Amino acid sequence: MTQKRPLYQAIRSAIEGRIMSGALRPGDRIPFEHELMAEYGCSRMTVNKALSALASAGLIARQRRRGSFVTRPRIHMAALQIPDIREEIEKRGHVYGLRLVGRSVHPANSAEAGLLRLPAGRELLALRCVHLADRRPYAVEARLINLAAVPEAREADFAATPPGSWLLAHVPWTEAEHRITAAAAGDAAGLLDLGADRPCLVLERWTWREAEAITYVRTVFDGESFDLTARFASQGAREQVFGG
Amino acid sequence: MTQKRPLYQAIRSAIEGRIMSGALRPGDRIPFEHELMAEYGCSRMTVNKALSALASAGLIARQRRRGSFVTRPRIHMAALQIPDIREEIEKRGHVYGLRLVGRSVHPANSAEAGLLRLPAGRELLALRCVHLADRRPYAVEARLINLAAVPEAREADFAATPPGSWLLAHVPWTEAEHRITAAAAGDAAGLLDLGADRPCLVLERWTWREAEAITYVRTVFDGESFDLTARFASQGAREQVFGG
DNA sequence: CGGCTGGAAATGTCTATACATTTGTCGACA
DNA sequence: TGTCGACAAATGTATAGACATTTCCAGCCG
Repeated sequence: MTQKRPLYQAIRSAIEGRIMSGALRPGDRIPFEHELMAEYGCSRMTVNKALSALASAGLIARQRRRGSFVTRPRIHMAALQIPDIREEIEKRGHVYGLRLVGRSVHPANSAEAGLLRLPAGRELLALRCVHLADRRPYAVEARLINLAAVPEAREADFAATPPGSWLLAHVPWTEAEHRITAAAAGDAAGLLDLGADRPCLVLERWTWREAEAITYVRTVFDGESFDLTARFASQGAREQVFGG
Repeated sequence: MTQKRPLYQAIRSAIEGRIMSGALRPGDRIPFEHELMAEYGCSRMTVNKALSALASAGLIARQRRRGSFVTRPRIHMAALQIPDIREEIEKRGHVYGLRLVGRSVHPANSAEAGLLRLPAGRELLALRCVHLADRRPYAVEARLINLAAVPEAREADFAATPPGSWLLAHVPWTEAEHRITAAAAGDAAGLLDLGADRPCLVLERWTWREAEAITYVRTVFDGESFDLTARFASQGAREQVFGG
C-alpha cells in the first residue's frame, strides 16, 4: 500500500488528514519533528519540509521551542478570481461588445488625484465605456490611467480593445487593491438601462507598479444579474469561479 | 547592506524582483540551480528551497532537464479574507451585540433542501439574527444548519454565541463556497433600520464537510456602510484587509 | 521572595553529498 | 537516412550533521 509519492508529501497529507477529520483540533500540538522522524524513520529535513509546507499553507503555526500547533480556522479566505470581462463574456458563449462613451486627456483634478493617490496636475487618460454581452449592457466602466506610467495608452484604440485587456497585456503590475461594495445604479443607470435606484455591485480596482499608480477602475454591474462566487477547499488547492 | 534574513529568502526575492520589474519576462528561463549556487556561493539545497517556494507561489514553473521558466498567465486573483463578524466588529473597537430574532427546528422544505443541496425532509435548525455594533444593526444573518451533520447545534445557546463563531469552533469543514451579490434590503430592511429599496451587499456561504452539507448562511450588510476589500501583490505572498 | 543566569529543548537555516527521475542530445548502427 | 539507445544535464528527493535562534524552566544568588 506504500504510495509511490515522496515521503514528505505522505507525511504532510497524513497530518492534513488528521486535521481535516477532526482528530487534531485547532490549538492542538502536532508531534515534534524528532517524534515524526522516529515515526517515519526519516531525517529531520524531510519532516521539516512537510511541516514547512503545512505552515505556509496556513494549516499549522510553528513556534520555536514550543512546537507546531493546528491553527484556528477563524478566518475564511476565499480566492476570488477576477478575470478579464471580455474573456468572461465570451467564455459564456455570448458575443462581446464594447461602447466607448467618453475619452479625455487632462491634468488630474483633486478628486482624481485622490483616487490614484498622486499629486494633482499629473496627466491622465480618462475613459468611460460600456461592456456589452449580446448587444445588451453588462457593465459600465470608468477608468483613469496615469499617462506618466503608461505613455503608450495615449495612442491605444480603446474603441476596439477593452482597456482592461489592453493594460493586462501591456503593463506588468506588482500590487493591486480591490474593493467590493453595493450601491444604487445612479449615474450608470442610463447606460445599463436600469432604474436609478436599482442595487448594483460595484467593483473598484487600483493597480500599482512598485510605488507608481497605473490605473484606477470602477465597474458597475447590475446586482440582479451578476454575482461573484468563489468555491474553495478549506486549505490547500483552490478552484475558483467567477459568475455573471 | 546585507540583510539579516535567510539566504534562501534573499535569493527568492532577488528573482522575484527581476520578474516583477520586467527584467525577466514570462517564458524566460531563470538561471539553473548550479549557476545560482555559484552566484551566491551556497549549496544546491538552499537554491532549491528558494526556487521551490517560487514554484509553489506560481511565479515559475520547473521542468526537469530543461530548467525553470517564468510563468505566463497573470490572472487577477484577489484573496478575500472573510473573518468572523464578531471579531471584525471588536477589532474595530466597537461593542459587539447579538439579537436572535428567530429559531426553529423543522424538516427541510423544498426551498431549504435546494439551498443545502440535501433531500427534503432532513431536520434543520433555522436561525435568524442581527449582529449589532455599538447597539446599532450591522448585519442580518439567516442560517440553516443540517442537524444530522451537527447534532450538538440543537443544544447550543445562539443567543450568547454567534452561530458562525460557534460553528467555526466546533465543526471542521473541508469545502466552502461564497457568493457575493447586491440586492435591495427587502425583508432585512426593518431589522437593519433601512429603507426597503436601500442597496445591500449580500454574502452567502455554503459549507461542507466531505460530501455532507453543514450550513448555509445569507448575511445582508448595508451597502453604504460596508465594503469588502482585498489588497495583494501580483503573485506570491498576499496581505488582506476586510472592511466595514 | 524575586530577579538573574545558564542550560536545554524545539524550530530555523545551511552544508555536502548521494541517488532517482526525466528528458534532450548525439552517436552507433542498420 | 532514419531509428534506437546510451549518456549527460537538469530537477526531485533524501540523508546526517552542524550551528543559530528563541524561549521555557530550573536553580542560584541576593
